[in-house]
Amino acid sequence: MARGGETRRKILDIAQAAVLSKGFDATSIEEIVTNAEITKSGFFYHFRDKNALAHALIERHIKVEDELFDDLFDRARELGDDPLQAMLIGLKLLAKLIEDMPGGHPGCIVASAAYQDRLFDRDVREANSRAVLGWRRRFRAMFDDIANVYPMHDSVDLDQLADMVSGTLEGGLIISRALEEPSITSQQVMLLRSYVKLLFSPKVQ
Amino acid sequence: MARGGETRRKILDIAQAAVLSKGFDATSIEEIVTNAEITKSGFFYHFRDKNALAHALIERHIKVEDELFDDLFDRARELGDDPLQAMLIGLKLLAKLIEDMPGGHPGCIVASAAYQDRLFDRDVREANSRAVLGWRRRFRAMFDDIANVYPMHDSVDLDQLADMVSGTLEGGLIISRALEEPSITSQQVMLLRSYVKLLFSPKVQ
DNA sequence: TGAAAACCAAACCGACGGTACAGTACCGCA
DNA sequence: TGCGGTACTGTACCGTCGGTTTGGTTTTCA
Repeated sequence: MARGGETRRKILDIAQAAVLSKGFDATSIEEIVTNAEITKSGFFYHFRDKNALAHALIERHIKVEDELFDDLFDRARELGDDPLQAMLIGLKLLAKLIEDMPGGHPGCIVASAAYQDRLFDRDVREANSRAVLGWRRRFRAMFDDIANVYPMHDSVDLDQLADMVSGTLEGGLIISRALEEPSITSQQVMLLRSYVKLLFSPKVQ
Repeated sequence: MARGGETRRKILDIAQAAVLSKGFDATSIEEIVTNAEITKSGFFYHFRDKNALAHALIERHIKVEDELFDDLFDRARELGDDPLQAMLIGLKLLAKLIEDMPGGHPGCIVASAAYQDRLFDRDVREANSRAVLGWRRRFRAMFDDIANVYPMHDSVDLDQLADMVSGTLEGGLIISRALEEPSITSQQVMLLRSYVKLLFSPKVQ
């Protein structure tokens, strides 16, 4: 029928939306196949079992988000000719991106998995962990560049600071979901930006 | 048999631990009653259905955490004779408290619910929202006191700043769970403390 | 044309939430 | 002393649903 993993992608799209709104366990295969207009057998042709789906979901999420961050901070680096400016512009772009999402940011699969991880096998948890470490490496490198140019006004560990970017996003998403106020996540990103500014900016204004 | 809601508390204790480690949906009633050494009938005597359990879980979580925060920031206010000092001390005490928890902080039911909320009825979601708003009010009041004494070095909304406290906690817990590194949450709280310091402190050191 | 890829149909089975109901042990109170 | 409410136990049962399997069918492409 369909060529080139088209059905597979459809399954992942539908599954992702469902998982983010209800949790992994509450998302049934039956529901996914109905929405994808295939049969249960079709699903199990593409995924060995439900764990394989979770794995694919996280793996794809990492890839998409990585590309998004690549693009976003590349643009930021072009706009600002200085590592600190680039970071500040990048965070602003990120906040704007989140803010402009219709219906708010859909949420993060990694967070979703973090609170349901006993459901998953080691592969899935390991993929989840890899995602977070990837973000740490990314932002750590950027903060290293900044710290090479600007002295810090408070002595903080740069790995921890890098984790704060992911943490602020994840935390913002939770508060945002709990209150059903989509704008909160981007506001929190802007607060993080304010911290980075105060931490590295040479002159306090 | 047991008087004074002893069994009820036992059910809640066991359910809480299970929900935090596996998610609500993956926690079966059968499992709870086995660990609590009661029968299924006993469970349904105390809770109309599983949703009632979720509700009670969140309600209790709010109460316990509120008392904990009350105690912690009361102590902080005694130790520092200034709203800013009190906040900084309070955050340090909080970080220490989290750090000293054996096996790391167990996690937050509110976050757990946030990513599985379609499972729950309106009551549960409303209780969850109330919890987050309660935290906002609490920290907002503290930041108001600070801002009345010290000018801010960056103009930020105090409600958003208050949300950042909860957000940093929740985000830290997620990163911490994903990486299985219990120390991360308290580190993130200390970073938030650093931000508060830079934001309000009269002299940058 | 034939094999591999992509999918359909149907059935299985165990788990889980929830119900119903009869019975029991304890406790305070009148 | 006994009455009634509280706090359960025990058992039996039901409907649903979800993951998984087996076996067969169509489609695609080399």
